[in-house]
Order: sequence, then structure tokens, then C-alpha cells
Amino acid sequence: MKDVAQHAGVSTATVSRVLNGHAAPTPETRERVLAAIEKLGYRPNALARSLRTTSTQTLGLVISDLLNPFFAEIARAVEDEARSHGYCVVIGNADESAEQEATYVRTLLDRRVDGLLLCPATDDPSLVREVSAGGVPLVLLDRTVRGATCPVVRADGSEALTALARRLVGAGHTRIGVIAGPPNTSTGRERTDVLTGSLGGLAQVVHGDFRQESGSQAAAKLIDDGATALVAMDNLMGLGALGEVRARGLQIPHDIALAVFDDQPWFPLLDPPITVIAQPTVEMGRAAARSLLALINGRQPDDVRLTAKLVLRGSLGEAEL
Amino acid sequence: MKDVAQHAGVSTATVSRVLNGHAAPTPETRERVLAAIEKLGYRPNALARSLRTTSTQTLGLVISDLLNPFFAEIARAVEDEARSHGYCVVIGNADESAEQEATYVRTLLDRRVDGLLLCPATDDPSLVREVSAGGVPLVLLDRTVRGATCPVVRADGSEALTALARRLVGAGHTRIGVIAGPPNTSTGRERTDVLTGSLGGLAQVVHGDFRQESGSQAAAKLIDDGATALVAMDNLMGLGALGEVRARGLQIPHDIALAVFDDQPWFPLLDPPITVIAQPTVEMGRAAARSLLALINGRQPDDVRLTAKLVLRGSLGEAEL
DNA sequence: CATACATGTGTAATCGATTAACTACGGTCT
DNA sequence: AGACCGTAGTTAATCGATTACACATGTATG
Repeated sequence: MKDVAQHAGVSTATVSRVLNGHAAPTPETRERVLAAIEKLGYRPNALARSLRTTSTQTLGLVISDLLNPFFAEIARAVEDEARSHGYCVVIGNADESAEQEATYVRTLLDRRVDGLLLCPATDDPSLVREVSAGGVPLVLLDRTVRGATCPVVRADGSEALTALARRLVGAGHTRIGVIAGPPNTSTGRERTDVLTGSLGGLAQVVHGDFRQESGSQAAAKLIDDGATALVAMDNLMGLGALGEVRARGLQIPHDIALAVFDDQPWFPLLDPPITVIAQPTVEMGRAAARSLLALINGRQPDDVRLTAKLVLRGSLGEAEL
Repeated sequence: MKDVAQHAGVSTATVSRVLNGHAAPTPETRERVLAAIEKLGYRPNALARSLRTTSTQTLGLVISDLLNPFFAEIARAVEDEARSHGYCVVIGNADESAEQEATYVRTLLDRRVDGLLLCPATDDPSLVREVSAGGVPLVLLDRTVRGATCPVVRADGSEALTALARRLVGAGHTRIGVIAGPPNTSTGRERTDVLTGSLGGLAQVVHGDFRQESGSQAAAKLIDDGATALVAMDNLMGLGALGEVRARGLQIPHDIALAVFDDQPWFPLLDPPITVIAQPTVEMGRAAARSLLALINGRQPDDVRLTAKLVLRGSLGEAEL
């Protein structure tokens, strides 16, 4: 910057003013400064600028797993929305581990992100409190924690789940295997509660960890126990369950019915296509980013609750008639 | 930091030494400082530290599309490797757009990442030159550019592609539709050249843009032209092609054979499972991160060339016998 | 013609860390 | 006792920007 100033025959203050679009500098001065910048290939140091202004124009996003397309889509939407407001997003991968999640959150805070979007790995509120105590704007996404005091953006699957339950029961299924998420996550618990509630005593629950492998294992156990229908509570466990069903040579929906929470681009391509409960991922991501930006700008956004929808495709068999 | 120093009755220099594990401070002083840090909940400002040390312990990774599982896996691997060396990764999504790619690269440079990993959207070397001119360590990943002067990490699919070609020809296919990547990307061009080369005059090429929609369109065109086998040059176009095949009610492999470049967890679950050329994504990501770290540490790593493998699963029909 | 005021630019403090150079202190050795 | 040395800790410069305040110049006003 000093070099630029020297080249243009002005002070660094003036260079800074030109850079920041202040009204002060003469068009002629501005011209000279811009020429010098161009000539020297100068690029301002964002670190220094942020240090001085205490604003990084950056949002932190901590998610459980980038390989999970559900989170990848959310990340993508967050990024789009943030970018359109001049913000950058730094993504942290927590790998469904509370410890790694905490590490990432702290790293992001150390780098002074202007705000944080968090999909908490567990419903333990201590990390959330730590962030809030630091005074950093925080919005929870997809999942919440016990006694959360910050805005939350999530999808409500209750309606879709009860509709699904009604169809399964109506089709005469009496042993319905539920491949549930971890009970210490809000989404894991809530979805399972709603579904088992609507299924009366027909549900048999096995808990997984939102990963493919656990989906296979849970499916195996449930099939062994005589389940005639499976409901996987997220797409990775759905993938695992599907693998197990195929490995056993069972036909969907003839031998067993299957429904999955979360949609995937390839679900319609299976034979039969898989019936799902689709979450509005893009909307969730955008809404979360907007809420966070609002918070950063001193407004107090409301919680956002979007609706997940049941998409019938055929993998339930007669239940879909 | 000043507060901590005051609390512990020392100067900020001493606090800094404790923080950075210098030998100087007495165990007793160290103890006092740590206590003060704990008590005040002090966390060092990474921006200030980086400004002073000119090192951010951060790598930039610019990829074409986070929603493409191929890149998501790479990102994940890069991150793992980087983290194990105490580095953070900031991911930028270029969306297969050269312009957005350039924007992201510049943003990352402005933030003074210690090194940059780039999957170039096109083979135009100007952006690469710009980065190199800035003296920032740079490694290219998956794709290269014309006259690249920096280390490159990529997968070689030639062997797998010729093997695939041999099988298709051997099975008597005479009209083989190739859904190619953009000709201005190195991977797009090379893969297509190798395959069409080995297919003699039997190949019919339609170019897509590495996205699902273009895969459907290309497949439609090729099927209309009487192709009896399709080869999609990346997984998203493969997904599109598969959709088109299904939409027309064609049976794989009876009516048409299909092979896809890039593997996906759900390909084995289709009926029949899809034959693919699998790239070692995790190895690619790790290798790229390692090369970049080497470069940052003043070493001069060699190019890395890993091997993609043909995985036969059944979607080629008799060609797989 | 002096005074007030607007305007464009420069000076220097500041953000929060690191670190070279210096000081103070105590202990050894002749 | 005096010279010398090692060690623990302080002072202050520095990284590269922003910005309050001061200053100089030019124009309008009484």
C-alpha cells in the first residue's frame, strides 16, 4: 500500500479512501491511485483490513458431513446466499463428532468470522452457550439443542411422517422397522417420536448414527425380526438399508416396503423409485444464511420452520394406492 | 492479551511466549499466565497473529462443484490430510464457471492462504500464471492447464478406457455413444481422445458440461442416432444419461449398455449395477494436500499420477463375459 | 479585507499479535 | 571484590490496513 501511495504521489490514507469508495478524493487523484494499483498489481491484505475493522465478511458453517448430499446441498445454498450479500463461507466438517465440532467452532471464532451457522452434532447446549458468550451471532441449522436461545432454521417432517404412517398401517403392515437417528440429536429423536407415535405399537426401532454402515446393520436386524416395511431416517442410512435389502435378494416393494427421509437425485432412478420425505434443503440453507446476516446487522430474526413433503414413488407398494 | 498480561503480572511478550511454547518462561510464570488465560477465557486473534507472522495455516481449495460427489470426496480427503498437519482448508465453489473461479482464487489470495489447490474450470493458464506470479504455492488437482508449471495431481484413466473400449468392441457394439466432457478441460479432452482412439471409428461423440442436464440431452441425441452403448465421462452426466434411459423405458444392458467415469456408492445398487471407471478420489485429495504442504515447506514435489480402474458390474451385458 | 466554511489530503494512532534487542538479576569463578 | 555469564522478563518496532483529527487551500459572506 505504501508503494502504491508513493507511486501515485499521495499518502496511504488517500489510497485507502480510493479503495473504499469514499467521497473525498478528487476524480483526478482517484485516477492516479487506480493507475498505480493496476501497475503494481496491488491487492489489499484482507487480514490487515479485518484486524482494523473487526469485520471479516465471512460466515462460518459447521456441518456434520460434507459427503452427505443433504449437507452438501445446504452448504451450497448457504454459500450462494452469502455470496450474494458479499460474504464468504468457510465450511468445517465435524464428522458427526462433538469433539471435532467444538474444535472447528473455536477455530472459526479465532479467525473472527462475523457469524456462525451450526448443525449441532448433539443436543448438548454447552458449545452453543460458549459461542453466545463470546457474543458471536449464531444460527442453528437442521438441528437444535436443549434450551437453545438463538434462531433456529429447520424442516418439520411431522405431517409427512404421519401421512407415511397412515399409509403403512392402511396397507396392513404390522411390523414396521424404523431405522432411527441418534437419540441425542433433535432430528433423530423428533422424527422417531412422531413416526412411532403415529404407528401405535407397530413400530420397531433400531438406532443408527446417520451413516451408511449403521443403516445396513439396522436393516439387517429389523429384517431378521420380520419387518415388512423399513423407514430410514436419513439418506445415508437409507443407502445402507437399500444395500442390505439388495444383498438379501429381497424385492421392493413385493418383499419389503421402503421409505427414506431426505431425497436424492438418484432415488427416482431405482426400480421401483424410492418414496421419500423430501426436505427443502436449498430453502433451509438460504433461510439460515439470511437469518444469520440479519443477526449480524442487529436485527433479531424469527425461527424458521419449513415443511418436509412426502413424495410417493412406488417403493411402498400397495400402501401408495 | 493485554488483559491477560496484566492479570498474570507479566508483559504481553511473556504471554506470547507461553502461548507459543517458547523455552524462556519459568514453569511458575507459565502457570500464572495459563491461569489468567483460563480465567479470562482469552482466545488469541488469529488475524493479528497471521498478519504478523505472514502465515495463516490455511489452504485454499477451489473446486468446480461441491454437489458433485467426486469433488466432495476430494474436498473431504484434502481436509483430513491438511488437518492432520495443523492446517485448515477454505473451500471455494466455482460452479464450473471460469469467472467465479477467478473471483474465488483472488479472494483466497487476499486472505493470504498459505497455498492453493485448484481444479481448473478450463485449461486456460492465465489464472494459474497470476497465482504463480504472486508467489503463492499452487498445486493443480484432477485437471491441468496448458503449459502448467506447477505440480499436478491427477488420475490416469487411459488403461481403464482402452480396456473398456476393447470390451465394447469385442461385444459387437458398432455405434457407441460417448458423452464427453467440455473440450476445454484437460480431463474432458484426454478421456475422450483415449476412448475414441481405441474405438476406431465406432464412437460418436456429444459434448456435455459435466452436469446432469447435459448428460440427459447428450444421451437423448445419441440414442436417437442409434447408439447401442453409452459411456458418460463423469458421474453427473452419467446420472443424466441413466435418467434418459429410464425415461425411454430402455433396459440395461439388454437394450443399451452403459458405463460411467467415476464411481458412486449407489451405482452397485442399481439393477443391473453400473460398470464404472473408479478414480481414487481419497488418494488424489490426500496426495494433492501433501504436495502442496511440501511446496509450502520449500520442497519441490513431483507430479502425481494415480490410476483409475475399470470396475465391471453388469451394465455392459455380454461385454463383461 | 478579515472571517467562516467547505474540501481534499496528510499525520499518526490503532487493531492484536510476534520478536529482536535490551535490562536486571543471581550465581560462578578467579 | 570484580568480571563474566546465563536466564527471565520488558520495551518497543512491526505486520498492513482504517480513520479521527489536523492542516492547507480556495471560496463565499458580512
